[in-house]
Amino acid sequence: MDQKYERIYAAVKRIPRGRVATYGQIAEIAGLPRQARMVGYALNALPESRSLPWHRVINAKGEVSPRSEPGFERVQRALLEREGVEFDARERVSFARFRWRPRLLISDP
DNA sequence: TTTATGGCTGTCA
DNA sequence: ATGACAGCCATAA
Repeated sequence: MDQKYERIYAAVKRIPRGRVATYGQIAEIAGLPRQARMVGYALNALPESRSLPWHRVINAKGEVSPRSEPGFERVQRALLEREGVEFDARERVSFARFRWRPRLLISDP
């Protein structure tokens, strides 16, 4: 299972600056289709020392997912805006412009 | 062991 | 557009 987390982290690490990906997308790239939730757990359990671009992962609606920690949504948004990702009036990111589209999908062990 | 709960998603009303 | 529901599955209780 550390194996799974590693795959997820690896996938997240591939997201380019100024781009975003959805949980489902990351799950798929990590070779874990339909396990979007796992991505959430993996990121949640992520130690800060790993410094991954976790903020580039958002939900399918294009908004930053609300966490248990209040106000965190704001922080994540700030991090993205700092990279040039724009939010509309409804706190949503335009996938048409900022969604990451990887060429190759899964790299298998 | 069984239940409940999550930084979710796709489908259908 | 919004809301309910069923899958997915690691953790916590």
